[in-house]
Amino acid sequence: MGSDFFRDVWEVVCLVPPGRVTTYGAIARYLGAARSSRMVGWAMNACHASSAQVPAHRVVNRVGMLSGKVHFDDPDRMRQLLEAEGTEVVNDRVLEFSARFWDPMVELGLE
DNA sequence: AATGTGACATACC
DNA sequence: TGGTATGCCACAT
Repeated sequence: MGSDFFRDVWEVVCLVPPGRVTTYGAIARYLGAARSSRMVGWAMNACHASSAQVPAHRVVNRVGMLSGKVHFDDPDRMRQLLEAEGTEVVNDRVLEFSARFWDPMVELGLE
């Protein structure tokens, strides 16, 4: 663990503001690894073992579905965390996802 | 070094 | 965003 790639992923995820969500693909592109979106998900899986607090619940797939909820301690945890931030979730999907989408490429400035 | 893996993305039906 | 199939690539073993 402790790979730069994973750390970069966690760093970006930590920058996602409450009430907003981003996608695996967006993070991957931001890190210059557009085709490594799966690794972003894997980094989330690894964040459990990490000492860093990563708001993995703000990371969803491209349609706004909470595809990774089952990897939380409690499957319902992800939805609860999102709703606590004002992100409405119905049927494991973020409402008005496109409006809540937080693109690091845009928000952090293209790099 | 080779193989298996996966919390995705895309193309297609 | 219904379902299936394929590509993708960093990481663990």
